[in-house]
Amino acid sequence: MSKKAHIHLSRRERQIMDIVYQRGQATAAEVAENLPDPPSYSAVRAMLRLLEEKGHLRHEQDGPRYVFKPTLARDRAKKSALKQMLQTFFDGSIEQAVATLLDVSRSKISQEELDRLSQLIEEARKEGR
Amino acid sequence: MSKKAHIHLSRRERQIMDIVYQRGQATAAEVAENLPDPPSYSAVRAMLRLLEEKGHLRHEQDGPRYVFKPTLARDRAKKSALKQMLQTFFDGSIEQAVATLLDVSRSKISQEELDRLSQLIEEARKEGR
DNA sequence: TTCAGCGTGCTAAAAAATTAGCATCAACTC
DNA sequence: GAGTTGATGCTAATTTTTTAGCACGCTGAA
Repeated sequence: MSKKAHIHLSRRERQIMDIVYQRGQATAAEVAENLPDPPSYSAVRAMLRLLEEKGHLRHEQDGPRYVFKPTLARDRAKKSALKQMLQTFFDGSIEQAVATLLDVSRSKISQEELDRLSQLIEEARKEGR
Repeated sequence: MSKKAHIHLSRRERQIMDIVYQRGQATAAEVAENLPDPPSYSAVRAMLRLLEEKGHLRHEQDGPRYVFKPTLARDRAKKSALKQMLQTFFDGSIEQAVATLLDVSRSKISQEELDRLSQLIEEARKEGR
């Protein structure tokens, strides 16, 4: 039931969730600032309220204002998102995914980072047998 | 301009695009079959027409019926999707992304696949310097 | 030929998302 | 204490999505 919960987001809802996930948490004003093609402030608040109703966000009082956080932990959300993407674009192949990942950020990746990647794979290998 | 084009999809639209991307191409009937909680056949066709109008899909005649294909090549679409995800969930860190990828499919991954992954990284390393 | 099956185009209606616009309240400044 | 600022709650209107329904054309079988 909670499985597909986050799939049914609308355009704006997703944009907002992205922002909240990216920052970990956000106030209405922060969301509004980061929203592409931003609507009115109250529009943003209305959507935050909706997202909360739907169970995607919860809020905490921080002094005068609300701070919104995702209900589903970032960790689980990203796993679920990755799985989805793996199916849609990579035929479930981790290899293809990693290849594209490397390709996309080819220039920005350092030797150290590559080292750590090798290590990750090495660990997976050990676990596997 | 075309950059964010595919971000503005609605729920159903995204579901449909996912199906089309996953299969490479699809007829209205195929889309309908694979759509979760499927609506009427004509609803599906209407949305396909819309997606085409918006420029996300194009169609070719295949005998009596239409076959729909993505406008934006799968390759570019997946890169763009990965980038987006990298930003939202992994703070732009390839390392984190790969770690999660390995985690998600831990059980399903073979030693051979790990070998090929190592190789990919090895190649990136060579290119890098 | 005639009819059923399967595809299309088009249109209209229902439902959901998106937005704007008050009204209100608390805190802070003068 | 009166006015300004920045936050909230609520409601209503607009726009977009999502859906269903009908009419038409082509093809193959009886």
